[in-house]
Amino acid sequence: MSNIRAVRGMNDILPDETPHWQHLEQTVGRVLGAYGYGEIRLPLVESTRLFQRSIGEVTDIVEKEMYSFEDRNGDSLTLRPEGTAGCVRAAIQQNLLGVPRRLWYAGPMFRYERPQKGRQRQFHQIGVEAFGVASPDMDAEVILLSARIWRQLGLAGSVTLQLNTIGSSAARQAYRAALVAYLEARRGELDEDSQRRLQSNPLRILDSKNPQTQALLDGAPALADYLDAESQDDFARLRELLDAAGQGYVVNPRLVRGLDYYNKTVFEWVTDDLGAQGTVCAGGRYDGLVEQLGGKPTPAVGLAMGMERLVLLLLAHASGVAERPADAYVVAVGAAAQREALVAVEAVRDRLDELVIVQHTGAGSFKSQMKKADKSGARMALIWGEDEVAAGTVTVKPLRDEAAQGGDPEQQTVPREHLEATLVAAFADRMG
RNA sequence: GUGGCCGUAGCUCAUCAGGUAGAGCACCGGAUUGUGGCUCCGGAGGUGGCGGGUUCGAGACCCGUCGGCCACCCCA
Repeated sequence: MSNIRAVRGMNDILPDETPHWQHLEQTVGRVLGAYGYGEIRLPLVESTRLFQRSIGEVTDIVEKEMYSFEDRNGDSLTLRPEGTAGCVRAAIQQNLLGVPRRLWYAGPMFRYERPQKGRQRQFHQIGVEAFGVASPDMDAEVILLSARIWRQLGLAGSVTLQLNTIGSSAARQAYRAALVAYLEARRGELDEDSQRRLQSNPLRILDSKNPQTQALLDGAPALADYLDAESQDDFARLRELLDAAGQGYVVNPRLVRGLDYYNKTVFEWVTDDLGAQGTVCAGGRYDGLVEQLGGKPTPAVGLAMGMERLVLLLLAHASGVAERPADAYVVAVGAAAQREALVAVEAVRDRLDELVIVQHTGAGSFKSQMKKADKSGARMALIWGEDEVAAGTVTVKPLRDEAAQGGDPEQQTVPREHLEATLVAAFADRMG
């Protein structure tokens, strides 16, 4: 096929999936609103420098996954690979850091990766960022609000919370040196990927999927032994708060995050239902990032949820969100009938705008129009033919009520001006 | 970037020692000149992803390429 296709890894989201997306968006928006978070809408494109400085120069994202290009001025721009950097940039630029500030956003992100289940090149995240509070009660809030979202989505049973602290930057550096020394001495036992990471990002070796590497790490120095006192205290306090709130979690000492800006608390919500891409939401504290990007020192904590992965979970659990079928289908045969029907239905829409009324358009015999009416899933057909036009009436025929199932449709022909009242009666269960 | 599997009608899939394709569902029409769903009858729809090669002949074999899925990697 020489037809133009969607770019690899950038998918269309079709009408039979969008109800799940809307359900997700509405649920998240409602919960975040209830915690006092305000929505911020950010550009998809930022200066390339912003991501280089925040995510980290040697991360895979910056080194090989960004969609970067020069605009007509020769400035290097990048389609955002994640949301935090842009949100911090906006918070600094728009002076949003003066008070504790709770923000959220949703939208597409772009990374040049090999597509796979739960991973695409254009994907969507919902991000939550809380600025200005250094204490772990803010960490707890962010975690608890995400847990509430899973509950409201009916996903609480399929995700678990993994928790860790990676300490201060200084503590991490000391640990990093110890880890590298240990692994360097056993370099031959490391798999190829981990040997490479020994140079680029040694901490990432901790969450290697290679069993041999994991076994080797059993004898390695532990990050916990290198933590600074403040990080230890904060982590203990966070655990105390989560315990008090009845929020379960698993401490995973080998949980680290891929982006450079994290410190102290890190966490991931993971599932076993999605194959290899099991992280459905992840976040942590990033106290140094605002200052690093030129703002005044401001502690912060945030998270990002992967919307595709959440929708996959929703689909896996077949939670009953369905495409809404039509309420009524308009059958009209002949030019005069089509005109009458159009005008009458427009009048009905003026008053009953919550009804889904699908008008038959184009040609079609009476029979074929009735077939379309049936296929539409509509509860009833509104029929205009020669007789109705001549008499100034409309025939209302139930298509799938109990009565209709029995093969004895009790259709009724009513004066046109009674159509609205007839519909109100028929859809009484729907009307407020 | 690496690897495995896969690419035949709108969808799900067949067929065959290599001799230029078929079913189900969906779609359209008819049986029922204005009444859907069930049933029956009929119809339309494929340059077999694309490009090369082997062969008298390839959808079937080989190579390349593009695309899909899954995994590595990465991460949401």
